Amino acid sequence: MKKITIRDIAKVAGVSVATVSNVLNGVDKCKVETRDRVMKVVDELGYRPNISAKTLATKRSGLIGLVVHENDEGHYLSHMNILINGMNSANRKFENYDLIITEVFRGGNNEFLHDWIVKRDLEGIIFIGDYEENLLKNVEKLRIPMIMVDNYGEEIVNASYIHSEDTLGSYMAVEHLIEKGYKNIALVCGDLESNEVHRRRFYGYKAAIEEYGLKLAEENIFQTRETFSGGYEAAKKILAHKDIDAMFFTYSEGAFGALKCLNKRDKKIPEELGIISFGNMDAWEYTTPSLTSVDQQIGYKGKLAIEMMMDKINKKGKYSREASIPIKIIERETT
Amino acid sequence: MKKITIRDIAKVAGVSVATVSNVLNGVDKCKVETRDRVMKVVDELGYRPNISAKTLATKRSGLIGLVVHENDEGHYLSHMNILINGMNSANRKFENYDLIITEVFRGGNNEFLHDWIVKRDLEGIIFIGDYEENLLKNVEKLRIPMIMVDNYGEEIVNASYIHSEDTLGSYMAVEHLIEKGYKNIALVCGDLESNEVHRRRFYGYKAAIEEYGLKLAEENIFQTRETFSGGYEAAKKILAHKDIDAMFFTYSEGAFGALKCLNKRDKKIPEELGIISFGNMDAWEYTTPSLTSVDQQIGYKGKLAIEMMMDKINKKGKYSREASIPIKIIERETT
DNA sequence: AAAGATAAGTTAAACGGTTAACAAAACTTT
DNA sequence: AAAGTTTTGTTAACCGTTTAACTTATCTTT
Repeated sequence: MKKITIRDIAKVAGVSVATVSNVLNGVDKCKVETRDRVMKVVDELGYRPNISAKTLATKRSGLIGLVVHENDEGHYLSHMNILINGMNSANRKFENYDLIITEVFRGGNNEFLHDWIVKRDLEGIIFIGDYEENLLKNVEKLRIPMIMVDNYGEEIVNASYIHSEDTLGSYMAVEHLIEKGYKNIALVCGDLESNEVHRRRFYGYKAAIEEYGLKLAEENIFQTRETFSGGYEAAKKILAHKDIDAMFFTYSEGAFGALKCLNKRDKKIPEELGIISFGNMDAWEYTTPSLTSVDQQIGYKGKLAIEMMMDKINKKGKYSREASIPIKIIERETT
Repeated sequence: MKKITIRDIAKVAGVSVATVSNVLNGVDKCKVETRDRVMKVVDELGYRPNISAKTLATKRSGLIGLVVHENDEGHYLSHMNILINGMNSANRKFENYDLIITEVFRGGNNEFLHDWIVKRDLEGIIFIGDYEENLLKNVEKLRIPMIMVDNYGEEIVNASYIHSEDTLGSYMAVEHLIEKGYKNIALVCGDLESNEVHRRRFYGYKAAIEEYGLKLAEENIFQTRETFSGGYEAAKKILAHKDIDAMFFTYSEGAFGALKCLNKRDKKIPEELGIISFGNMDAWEYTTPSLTSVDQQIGYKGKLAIEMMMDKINKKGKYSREASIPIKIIERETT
């Protein structure tokens, strides 16, 4: 079962390898007649081009790198998955490209990423989340298209940025709670120091609270790990604040965890306590009670990332450097 | 910023490219002195080998293919993710390998998979779930290591198989319900016709029911789509059967959906109805009430898949053709 | 000290494509 | 009909590595 190469095709079709290559790549340099003859042989012999050889000759690997954080405790998993799913679905249009994933450890060695890109000749790279500055700078040197998803900070590195309308989304979420009549709204969020996404969601919260003349209190803000248990623990603390009547979670796993805590203590939702979370998922339709949330169209985000990448790789310049994905409120039973 | 090649190293170190190659690959054919000199130059110039060239010369791409089903409606997503996560974590040990994923459409064209493997020179391929026979046969022709995860059917194709102890796990799940005093247990499962995994789980259910002298009734078996709503709808039907007092789900999304239905109707769980599901997840700790389930160690399954693959690629023969991953019951509030 | 064996390299052809530079044939133009 | 263009190819070098076959130097053995 020897492999069919371009040379075999050339021989059988009675042309040079250059001509076969041209035909295969749609370079219009021969008559239809010759082209058809070559294509016929290609079909008959079942020729499949070898990507390594192609990559070696052209530096185009047909590979796009996807960088994600090492997954700590399963958090973020489903979000990521949908994102990747969206990418895959967009990617189907670009038949010759494949996605290849690597994980980066917070605070770990960041040299390997640079090497990975070089050794695999990656044509572009997509980062999900936030990464250390020198890691990004290191990658930037390679001058391949970079796309940052769920990340801000265009000053640092020359890349395209995709994110949700985080500030507006949060504003709307809190506004939604206010419209429902809640007066004293807690914020449960990830680490504000290190994470711009959560910070923006905090800004949205703050803006709405102030705009509607409610009380913005330090003790109403709960920074937690972004896990189910983070939300659970936050809810426990919040129940101690007798005057809080609603919670806004900047990450939806937290809301899920909190629900458990509140159900356990037989709190009436949404009567005694309202809940809304940033980040919608199919599953939130089936919680008890079902969870009102801010839908950020994750799948679309993934699709867009791939489309922007292809745009950059093919130097079309159709997309701008930044995209904010609009959000919408999905009202369910918790408000 | 020209790329450093093996020739640059050779020139600077004053040896032939063959020697550089030998040193780099640990082929012991020169004295330590020369080796050290070469390695020093490698370090100084920051040489990184080019994988395409290597692959072209050796046919070893350092790429392992992962085949998953096109994701219908988000089902199975988190499961898959954990699996892949397990693979990645195992993969870290094998620094030079990368995972590359493709999706297959049920009933779609299956030629592309064969072509994909050929064009990328994949060294091995892992399938998750069940696939059409001729698709597998088509891949088998390529004579690369194949590993099937969550799949039975060793007659069809020469591969290694990894799965949970599906029959035993189901038996134990139902036994658990029986021990808790439930007498009339419904089975909610995926399509039994097409899916051996669900069939085995059915066998386990059947065996336990018969062994304990309970009633095995056609009308207690509900075949559904494997989605949240599949479970929700099944629960609705089950509530119509006044005499059913427990449900065993062969897929855990269903149990989650069912929970919603039961909570809505204010059924007392576990008093009026017991629930157990095959497939444990972190999230099931936080449902209301929390979900008793059969843990199948998905992450470990993924790790094992990679380890078996490496074993096959390196022809060590350390693993046998089949592995059953033991399960255990995680008892929570629904029973 | 000669012959044989081993160690330490080198040479050059492969792997399977792409592409710049060149050439011949077939048209246009004047 | 000669000169210039365009069309339709071909030749051969190159991409960066591996590796079989060969060579030369060094070490053993007798």
